[in-house]
Amino acid sequence: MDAFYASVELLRYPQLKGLPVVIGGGRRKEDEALAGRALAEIGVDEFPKLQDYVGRGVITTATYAARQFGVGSAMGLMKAAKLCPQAILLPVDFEEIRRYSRQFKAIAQEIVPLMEDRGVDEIYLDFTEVPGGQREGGRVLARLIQKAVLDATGLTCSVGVAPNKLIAKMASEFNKPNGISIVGPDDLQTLIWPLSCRKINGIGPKASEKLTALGIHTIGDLAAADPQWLVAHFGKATGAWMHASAHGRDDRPVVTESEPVSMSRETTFDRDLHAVHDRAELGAVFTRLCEQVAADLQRKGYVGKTIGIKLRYDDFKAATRDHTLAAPTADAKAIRHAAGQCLKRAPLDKRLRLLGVRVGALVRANLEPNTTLAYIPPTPVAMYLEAQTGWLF
DNA sequence: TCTGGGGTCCTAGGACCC
DNA sequence: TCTGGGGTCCTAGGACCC
Repeated sequence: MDAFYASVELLRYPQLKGLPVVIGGGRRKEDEALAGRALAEIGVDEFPKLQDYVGRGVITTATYAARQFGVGSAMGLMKAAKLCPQAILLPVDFEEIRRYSRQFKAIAQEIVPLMEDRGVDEIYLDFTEVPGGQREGGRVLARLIQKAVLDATGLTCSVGVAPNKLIAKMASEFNKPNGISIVGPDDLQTLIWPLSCRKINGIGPKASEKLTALGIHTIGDLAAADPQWLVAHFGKATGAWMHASAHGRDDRPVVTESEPVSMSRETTFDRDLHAVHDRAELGAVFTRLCEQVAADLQRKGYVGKTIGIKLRYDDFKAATRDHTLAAPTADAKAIRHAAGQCLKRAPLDKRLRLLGVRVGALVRANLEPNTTLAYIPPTPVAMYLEAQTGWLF
């Protein structure tokens, strides 16, 4: 989907079309003022501006007009405000986003049933068997999907048609927004090889930097590199994968069903907190995170036995601790208890900017959703032993 | 006044088992 | 005094993606 979060807000506020708009940060009191008013009546000048933002939020999505100023996804809002102070800033409306996400996926899947979900705004569709040949048949199908999605939602999307997921993903970026691009096996050298290695889905900032340092800039450079040499620098699996990717090879299937591995909740504080000095505040947040993740598990019908915490310190370094229980749980108190034990094992001398709670090793709960699980609190003896040994009883 | 929140996957060492 | 070969699970950290 093209600039998905921002495009959804433009449906609500069409008067903002063509303007630099940025989505991100939490809901603020300025945003409440907009709610409940006749939406189309709100003057462009009345919207909150990026320059008035104070906090630690990042950009989720920027409109194409905003991107012209050099702002984009994942950039801190404070930094973005320097580049484009006049941009309009709107919070993420998760419910609305999920609604449109479900809608476009349902429409696409009606046309092509073999669908892989890649998050709120992305999917892979397997139309290997399309009539009319993969190239021209694919183009017809892509147009059909775009039209069906636009008619139903008012939103545009970009489609890449290619022999595999790796190339399709790259192709989908070629003609954004509202574009279609077809990349066949013969187009590798002309369309793929000139691109930066960073365009390969799976090569991020670190690998890209390392490749650059080794004199490899484009995918063509990567394709020409000796596979043994790549393995020597990146390890057996990554080296071989890089070589195959550069040659356009990818045999991953379109995965239509998958089970979650973990669920988590985390929060970044408005100001850094200290474990001792801000004990009460930290404790309250910690308990709330446990309750939220427990509610998520129960609502979705999962239990998990690996309970973990995540800390991010004022220097942005992160630490994780986890503990595996004998039996899986979705109970807030049990999670809080185990997470509390994890917290005791983590360094707490530096100030914290983030606290998170995660439950992993998930399995489906054989219970109806929304049932409350019984929790047996630790006995005084168990609590004593825990305090003495640091083990869980 | 840098740097969200929710995920997946990989690596690597150690414990433990056969 | 020296010391196997697999395998799985657990834990911590980190890269990457949307």
